[in-house]
Amino acid sequence: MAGTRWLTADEQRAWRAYLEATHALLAAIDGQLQQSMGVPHAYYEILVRLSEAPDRSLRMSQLAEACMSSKSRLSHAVARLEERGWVERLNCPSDRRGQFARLTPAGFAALEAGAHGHVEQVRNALFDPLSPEQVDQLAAISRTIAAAADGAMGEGGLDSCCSNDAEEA
Amino acid sequence: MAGTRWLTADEQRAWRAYLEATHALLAAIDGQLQQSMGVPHAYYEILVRLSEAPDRSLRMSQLAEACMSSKSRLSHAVARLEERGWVERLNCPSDRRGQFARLTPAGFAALEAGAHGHVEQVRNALFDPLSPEQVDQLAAISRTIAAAADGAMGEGGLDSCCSNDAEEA
DNA sequence: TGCAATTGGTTGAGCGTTTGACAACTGCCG
DNA sequence: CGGCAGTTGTCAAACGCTCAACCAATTGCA
Repeated sequence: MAGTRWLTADEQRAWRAYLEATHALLAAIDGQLQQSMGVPHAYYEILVRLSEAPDRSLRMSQLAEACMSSKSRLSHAVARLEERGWVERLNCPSDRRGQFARLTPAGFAALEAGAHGHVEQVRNALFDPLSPEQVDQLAAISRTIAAAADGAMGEGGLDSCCSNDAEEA
Repeated sequence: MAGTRWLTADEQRAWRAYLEATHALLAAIDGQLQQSMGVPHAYYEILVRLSEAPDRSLRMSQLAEACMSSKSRLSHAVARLEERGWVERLNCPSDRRGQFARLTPAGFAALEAGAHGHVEQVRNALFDPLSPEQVDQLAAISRTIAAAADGAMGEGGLDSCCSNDAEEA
């Protein structure tokens, strides 16, 4: 109890600034995509990942991991995108339980059309305000945070009540 | 539209690293709070803001702004915290349509109990992995992004403050 | 005074996400 | 072959959020 190291005033400010900036940034990104393509950012991510994959298709599990999404969430999202005709599901020939999600030509066209505005928004909200050094710094900081989060999954600090390790694939 | 400046490879990597880090960080924070206090991070924020206010109470509007939340969202959230006995509503004497949200003693106690674990989590996931210089950098970067987002709200639309169209024509 | 416009806040319906349970299938071991 | 475990993906209910209407008090204006 007494061992809790509270945040310094600087850390407090940094943490809140980070929360506020992230909130504003993601809201701006999401709003722009919602308005121009009618989908949230998470859906856009799905299209991007598929567009970069060989044959523009991926197994559902790989896609879920690439999009930092749960399988359930991805399944719903793909269903939505399927309704729009932007994605289609294909059975996996080698493993009959598996499914591929594949970007349709219409989906690729929609992505191409929406990418311009999206990139513009990312520039306006993130890269243009920052100096090149800050971009480098942000990249390094982000990698560090992500690495720490990945590493911290199994180790737990005080009370790791859920001892589910072996999350590696 | 032909003038779209695409992201460089470095910018791509920085953007994706940022998205991944933010996702992991917020998920970790949210999960820890959900498990230890049974509320999402947005609700915790409400308790924190109230705890810092004079008389541990704030007008609903001010609280909404402090929490970067819509009035509707805040109203629902306060209703739930009220059910738990952590927050109570008070009529504003000077303006009879107004309401105060005030942290109850039970709410303050819950916050005190949960804060230790939360701070620990923020340290583990954010501050401990970063160097002091990086913390400063992150703060500066965050302030810049937030300022850019704020500034972008008013420009573009003259009378429409929320329809942020004005993308490539 | 009287009436419209604005502000402060609530409510309810609809939507998306999460969670836990479940079905389908593969692989392994006896 | 038969059963047990692990993997892949779907489904349904619960929860939080957004949107649009709504009520009530206040302000502005004639």
